[in-house]
Amino acid sequence: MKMEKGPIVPVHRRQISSATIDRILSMISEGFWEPGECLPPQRELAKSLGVGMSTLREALQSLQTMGVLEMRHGSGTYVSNQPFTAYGKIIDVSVGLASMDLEMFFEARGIIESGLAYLAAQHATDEQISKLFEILDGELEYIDEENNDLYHDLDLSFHRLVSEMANNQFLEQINDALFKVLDRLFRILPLTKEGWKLHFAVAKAIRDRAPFIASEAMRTLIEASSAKYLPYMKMAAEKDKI
Amino acid sequence: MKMEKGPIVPVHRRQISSATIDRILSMISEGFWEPGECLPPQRELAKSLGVGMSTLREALQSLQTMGVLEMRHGSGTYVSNQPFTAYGKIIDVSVGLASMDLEMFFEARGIIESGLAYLAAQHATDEQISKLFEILDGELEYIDEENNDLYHDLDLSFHRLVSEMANNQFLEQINDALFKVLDRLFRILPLTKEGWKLHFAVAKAIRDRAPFIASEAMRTLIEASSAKYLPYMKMAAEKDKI
DNA sequence: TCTTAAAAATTGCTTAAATCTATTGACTTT
DNA sequence: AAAGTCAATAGATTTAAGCAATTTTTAAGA
Repeated sequence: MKMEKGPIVPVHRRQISSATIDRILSMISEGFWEPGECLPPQRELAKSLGVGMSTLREALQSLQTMGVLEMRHGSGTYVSNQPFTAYGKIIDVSVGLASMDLEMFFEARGIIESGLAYLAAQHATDEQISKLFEILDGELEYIDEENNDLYHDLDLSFHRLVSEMANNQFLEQINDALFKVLDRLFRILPLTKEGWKLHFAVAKAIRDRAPFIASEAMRTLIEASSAKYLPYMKMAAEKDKI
Repeated sequence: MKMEKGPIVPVHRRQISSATIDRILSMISEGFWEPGECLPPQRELAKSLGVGMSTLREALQSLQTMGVLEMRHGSGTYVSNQPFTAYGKIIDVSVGLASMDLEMFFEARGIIESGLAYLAAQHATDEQISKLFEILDGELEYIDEENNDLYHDLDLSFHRLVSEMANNQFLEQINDALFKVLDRLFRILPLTKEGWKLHFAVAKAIRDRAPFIASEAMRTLIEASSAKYLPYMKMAAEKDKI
C-alpha cells in the first residue's frame, strides 16, 4: 500500500528562551514556587537551568509581560499573586495599534459588559446591590450639570461594581482594560436624565434577579454611549495619529 | 498663602528595557515601521536607541510576547501583521495557573460565545449562513454514533464559523483561546439528538437575523455542555495536577 | 543560458564577565 | 530605642565574542 505523502513539516529547534519560559511556567504550576514567593537570584537560577543570564532574563521579562512574575530591582523576582493583571497592558497595546477599529472595541465592550450584567443579576450579594443604588442616588445630583469629573467617578464606580458583582475575574479584567482604554480616548460627557434612566434599568434588573433584562439594559446603555461618543472618539484618534 | 500638602509621590527611575518597549511601540504606532516590515538588525537598532543589545532583546522579546513583533532567526525582526494573536498564549497560561477556577472560564466562554452569536445574527453574510447549515447537515450523520473525532471537527467548525460571522477579531481571538484550552482539558463527547437541536436553534436564529434569540440559544448550548463536562473536566484537571 | 551547489554575508541567538544601581538588613552611634 | 551608616545581596545594563539559521551571492556544471 502506498502512503499518502503530506508536506514534510520542518522541525524547528526550540529557542532556549522559549523553552526556559515553559520550564519556569511548569515549575510554578507544579507548585515548586508558590504565588508571592521569591525565585532564586538570577545568577543562581541561570546556572541551575543551565542557561546564560541574558537568556534567562529574556524569559523572565516575557513572564513578567504575561503577568506571571514581578521583578523588583534590588529585591528579587516574585511569583505574582494576582493573575489576569497582564490583560490590561496587552489590550492597551492592541487598541493603540488598531485604533482604526474603534467600533470593534466598543462592540466588544458591549458584549462583555452586558454579559457581566447577566452574571451580576445571578451572583450579586445584597450589600452590593444596596451599594449600587447608593451610587445611583449620588448620580442623581449631577443630572444636567456640567460637573464632569465628579459624575465621571460615579459612572466608573457603577461599572466597576457591576463588574465586581458578576464575580468572574477573567471577564472583569478584560472589561476593565477595555473600559480604561476607551475612556482614555474620550472622557465621558455630562449625565443626562435619559442616561441615568439606563443606569437605573440595569440596577433594577440586577435587584430583581433578572439576568436577561439586566444584560439587555446594559447593552442598551453601552450602545447609547457608543453612538454618542464614537464620532468624537474617532476624531480624537485621528488627532492622536497626526 | 499656605500650599495644600498632598502625599509625596515616590519617583521611580524607569527601567531602560521598559522605556525601550514604549519607544518601539510608539514608533510602530506612528507608522515608522509598517505591519509586516522588518526592523533594523538588533546590533544597529541597539546602537540607534542607545541601549545595550541584551536590554534591547529583553524589550523585543516582551513585544513578541505581546504579539507585536515576530523574531525570525537568521532573517530579521518583523512587525506582526496580525494583531490579537497574543491573547491565546496568555489566556492559555492563565488557565494553566488558575485551573481550579474552571467554572469561571466556562462561564466566560458562555458569555463571549453567546455575544458572538448575537453579533453573528447581525453581521453574517448569506454565504456564511448557508455554510453553517451545511455543517449542521454533516453533523446529522453522526448523531448517537461513537465517531468522536469526526463529530469533534464539525463541532469545531460550527463554533469557528459563528465566531467568524460575528466579525469582531478581538472577541474572536479571546473566544478561540478559551475554546482551545477548555477543549484540550476534555475532549468533547458524542453528539446527541438534543445537542444537535441546540446547534440548529442557534443557526436558525442567525438565519432569521434574531440576535437576542441567537445569543440565548448559544447560552443554552454552552450551559448544557458545561453542565455535562465540568465534572469530568475537574477530574481531569485534578489528575493533571498530581 | 539555466540549474544547482557551495560559499559568504547577514541576522538573530547564546554565553560570559564586568560594572552599575536599588533594596535590605545589620551595625553603629546617639 | 531611634536614626544614620555601611556592607551584602540581587536585579539592571553594557560589552564582546562566538554560535546558528537564513538569505544572497558566487561559481561550477550541464
